Amino acid sequence: MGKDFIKDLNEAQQKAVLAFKGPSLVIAGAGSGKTRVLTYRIAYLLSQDIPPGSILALTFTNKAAREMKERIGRLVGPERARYLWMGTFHSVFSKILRREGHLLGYPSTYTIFDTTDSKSLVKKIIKELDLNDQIYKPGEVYGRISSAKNNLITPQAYFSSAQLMEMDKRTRRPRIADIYKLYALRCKKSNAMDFDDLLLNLYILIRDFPEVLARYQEQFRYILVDEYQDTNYLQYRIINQLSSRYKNICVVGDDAQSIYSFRGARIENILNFKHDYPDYHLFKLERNYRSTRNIVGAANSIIARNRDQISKKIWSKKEAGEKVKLIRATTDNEEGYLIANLIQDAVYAHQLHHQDIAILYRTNAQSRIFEEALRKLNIPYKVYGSLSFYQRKEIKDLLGYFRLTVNPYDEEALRRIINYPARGIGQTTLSRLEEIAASRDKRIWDILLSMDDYAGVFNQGTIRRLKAFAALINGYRENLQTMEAFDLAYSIAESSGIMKDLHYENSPENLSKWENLQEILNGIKEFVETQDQAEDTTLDSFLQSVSLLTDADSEKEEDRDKVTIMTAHSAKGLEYRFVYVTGLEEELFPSRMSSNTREELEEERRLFYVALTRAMEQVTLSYANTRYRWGVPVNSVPSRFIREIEPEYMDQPFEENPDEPYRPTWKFSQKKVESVPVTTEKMKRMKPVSRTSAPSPSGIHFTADDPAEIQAGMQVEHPRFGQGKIINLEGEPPNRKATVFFKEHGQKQLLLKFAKLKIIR
DNA sequence: GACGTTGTCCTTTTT
DNA sequence: GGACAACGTC
Ligand SMILES: Nc1ncnc2c1ncn2[C@@H]1O[C@H](COP(=O)(O)OP(=O)(O)OP(=O)(O)O)[C@@H](O)[C@H]1O
Repeated sequence: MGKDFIKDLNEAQQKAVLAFKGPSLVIAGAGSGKTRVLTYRIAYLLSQDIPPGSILALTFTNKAAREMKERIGRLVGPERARYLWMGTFHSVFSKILRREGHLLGYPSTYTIFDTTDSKSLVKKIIKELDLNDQIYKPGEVYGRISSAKNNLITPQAYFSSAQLMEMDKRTRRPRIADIYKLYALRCKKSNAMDFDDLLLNLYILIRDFPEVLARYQEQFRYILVDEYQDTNYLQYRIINQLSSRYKNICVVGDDAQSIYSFRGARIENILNFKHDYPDYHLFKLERNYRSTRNIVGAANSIIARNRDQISKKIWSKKEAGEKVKLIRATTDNEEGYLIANLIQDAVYAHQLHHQDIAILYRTNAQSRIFEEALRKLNIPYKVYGSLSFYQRKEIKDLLGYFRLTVNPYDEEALRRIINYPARGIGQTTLSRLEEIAASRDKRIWDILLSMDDYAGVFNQGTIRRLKAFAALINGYRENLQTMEAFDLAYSIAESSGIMKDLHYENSPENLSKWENLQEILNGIKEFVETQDQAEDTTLDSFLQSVSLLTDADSEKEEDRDKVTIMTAHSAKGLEYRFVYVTGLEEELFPSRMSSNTREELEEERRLFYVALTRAMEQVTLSYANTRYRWGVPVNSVPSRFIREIEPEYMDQPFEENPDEPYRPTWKFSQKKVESVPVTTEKMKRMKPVSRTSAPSPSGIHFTADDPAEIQAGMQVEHPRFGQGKIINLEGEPPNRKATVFFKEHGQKQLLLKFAKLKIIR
């Protein structure tokens, strides 16, 4: 088989690809082609006739896995790429647990609890234990449980860890261990695993069943891990076990991009590699292929300030390019407005597609401002948010029915839908059901199946309603074996009353919800069609894979060419021609929560480094002097990170106290203060601080398009009226007349030969 | 038990 | 400014 593709790589990269036997560590800075090495290494393995099924490749996101697979498919043919074991730790392990989970007492149809399910269960347990949820905050308790799991601490181990128990005592939460134990028990009773269980259970599986371990060691003779700096202890142990027989393991990473310590990621995993595999090969890549020299220089100057790091050279042969720009805004809203305008201008000036642009920030709450600003200018965008499409209420409701059908012991799903749509089963009934189940060591579903035994406990009507509900779910269950996943899902959506509930009131919100449900159904169809194994085309398999998807993973075709708005964390591994890093203020980026120790601050700095190095051609930084926090304006100070960039890479020197058109000096009272209204006109007059090569605002260098090209439906721009849409055209040239609807100025009739219209799309 | 209104807390970051 | 729990009324 041809392996000419190797010449797509530089010499250092080639070496890392060709050394495919034995342990390899690739450690290199941003944009140096680590992911590319991993991709080509897999392609090379395939070209050496290594069966795809014996290669396990773990990536950080499902999207990265999909793209890598596609790339490999182009290099060595899609047929071979298809059967690779490739995906995130969670998704690959969830598939293994489908097959092997029975050894640990889980059915293959187990439910995956998402964070919301987990927190809601924790909260419930806290209530049941009669603990104060002010002290035992569900989110925090769940965090403790999660980090325990990721450090391989089971409930028993938690109880016997003097250190943990001591710490909980000191924080006046001595009963976290009890909550943890109950939580684990209840998940198990619900036939459910949370995200961390997917890792923990896989570990337990290979620890307690040596024959299973041996089988997977035999199968996965080649193991590759991307973004290794962000693996946690549990992941490390699993990889270590799986690779211990053949030791054909290749990990790639960059300690300077480790940004997930909050979920247990350990840079030490990279450092330990040489101890675990003393005969390892080390590969360093130094040439950055992504960014211009100024961007690489700026990023290097930032990361050099960290004490904890493996020193690395990184250089670019690309042109020097533009320097880093800085935008100062008076308010957060203005920040949104200015960035949106810059984007609009940059698209024209630099021939950008919208997909070449990303806006990054530290917290998800910042997205709203940019969404509004972009929407106003009609710039298409997509948000990679923390709550994905599958977390929306109407979606979770429908999925709740699917979940209950597949696994009726899933109590989170049951609680969610037993009374949606309303069927007269309220809180009182539900509590009683839970009580009965708990007192008899049974599960709610067991009680529902034997309602006749509880004639004395519930009244007639309630019994009838509960029986009807159980019969409904049982009816669906009977079809599990016989019906196709899509048909079953469709019939559930129709007959459960969910669709009807949305049709009942014809509001726009309901219409959009209805469309979302349709999308889920289509999603099932597509899922079934794209599975490689017949055993994976079931509804339970769909549910499992869907709970591990993020927004970025499940992008639709029509969303491709849009500006991406997301956190710096989500941007890891991605690249864009133009990048806007926003909200660079003290207490925000770096976050207030992580400004206490040097270690925390260094991680924030790494995050900033990640953000900068996503850019290929241009970086723009921004901050606002005033930002609304919980509806209250708060003054803010520019981030230290701006100052930390070597001035030679900055467009203009950063002035600590520049002249500002507006700077509130008064103290904010508790009462909500009216924000100073900044009118559109006012904002238009304000110039961004960054001036070099900043494209002129539309209207000054306005060039009209040929009127003959204008057609109905087009988006156009008028020098005075702004953006609008062509509603209608009438008459013959040269007296052709257009009806245009302008967003700001309403409907106008214009003669094309006079109106200077620019076609936007 | 359903539904609407008020009040509280919230913001790191994600599989 | 928004999500969600708690409260009150029908
Ligand atoms: N030898 C090469 N020739 C041309 N382009 C290359 C080469 N190596 C890498 N690139 C390009 O450089 C960019 C960065 O590569 P890649 O994403 O693999 O780097 P990385 O080290 O994984 O980056 P990061 O750690 O920042 O995510 C990509 O656009 C890639 O196509």
